[in-house]
Amino acid sequence: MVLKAQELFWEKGYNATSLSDLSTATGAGAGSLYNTFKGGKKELFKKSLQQRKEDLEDFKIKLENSDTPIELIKAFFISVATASKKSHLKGCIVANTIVEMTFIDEELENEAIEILKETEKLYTTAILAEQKKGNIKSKIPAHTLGKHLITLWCGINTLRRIYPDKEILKQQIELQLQILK
Amino acid sequence: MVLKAQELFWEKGYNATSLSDLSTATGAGAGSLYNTFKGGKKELFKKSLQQRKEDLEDFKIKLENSDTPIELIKAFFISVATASKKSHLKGCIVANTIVEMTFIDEELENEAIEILKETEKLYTTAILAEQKKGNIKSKIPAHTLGKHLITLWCGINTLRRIYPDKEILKQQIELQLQILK
DNA sequence: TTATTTTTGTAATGTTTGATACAAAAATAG
DNA sequence: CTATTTTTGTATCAAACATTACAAAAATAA
Repeated sequence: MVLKAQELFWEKGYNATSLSDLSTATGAGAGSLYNTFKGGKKELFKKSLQQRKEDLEDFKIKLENSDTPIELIKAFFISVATASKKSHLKGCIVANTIVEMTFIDEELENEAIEILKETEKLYTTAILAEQKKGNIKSKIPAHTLGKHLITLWCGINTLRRIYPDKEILKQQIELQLQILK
Repeated sequence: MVLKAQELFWEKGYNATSLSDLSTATGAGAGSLYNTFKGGKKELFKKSLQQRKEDLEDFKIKLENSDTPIELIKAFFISVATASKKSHLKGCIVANTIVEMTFIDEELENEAIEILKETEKLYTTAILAEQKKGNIKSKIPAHTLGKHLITLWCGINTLRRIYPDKEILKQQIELQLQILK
């Protein structure tokens, strides 16, 4: 149920997704939706965001068990480029939420910001470790490089909609990943 | 009137800005708003976007009359970092619109995309000229560097909300502008 | 089985939405 | 100054909105 809702929220954002949209998409009536998610629409959206948090946890474990975490991160970014056109247009639900919810709903905005900050921490930790091992020669502080990846992520999130094109996106991503060496 | 409306749209986006919000902000009653802007709320939003187009035209002229256009572009990006906190949270109305309007209103989305593509063209033209003059040594194609600046712009647009902090933003922007040399 | 609780779908809640109708007022024209 | 047009604000519209009330149905417990 959350999954179907997430898909809709992801596409259309919070405000433009109506409860009847959600009802149609999930197949559940309004009554069920409100019985299952006590907080209504907002709670359902939170759950949709939360799920991204779980994906992040998975990625964290993969990173920690990898001998080449930087390659993992790079591969992840490049995999974005080769996604479907619809994926490009949907972008990242977390980044989208930050843009939509500023001045609208502080709680949802902060929820989304927190997820990207956790992602940044993941990147920074991995980069710092690889710098110490000498696998990354760059003297740029790990926290700056971590933020750079977040900036790239957010930038690509919008660029994907302007140019939902594998080649263009791949080119831009690779250009910006060169700094990680 | 458009200016006050633009300010609201810029902050809250299209969907979250109601007509009564606009009426209050502009001081004009609903009747006046609909008499002045035949297309209603959507037309008013278009006018708000259009104004960014005019700013772009101004910047184009400045670029064409400058001996150091690249410095102008760099200064523009860095000036973003030192803006007010509210400016950071508002971000760029054009980039915001692209994120909000995908799957919602194709016309408004395309209007916004077109503006960023024109901006890109401006950058690319300036970069190409400076490459020919030898002022930029990089062999990376001008159109790739132009898109890189758009990616940076969109990335910073979201990063500003996560970190509305001059130092952090300046650091990120300068890091990414290094490629223009 | 029967009794009790939980879940479901429908209908209705009151509110807010974008948009209009229209008369008063202001501006313009003659 | 009068006649005509344009602009304004108010009151109102139907539609859409998020939410809830509630009875039927399903699931669970005894």
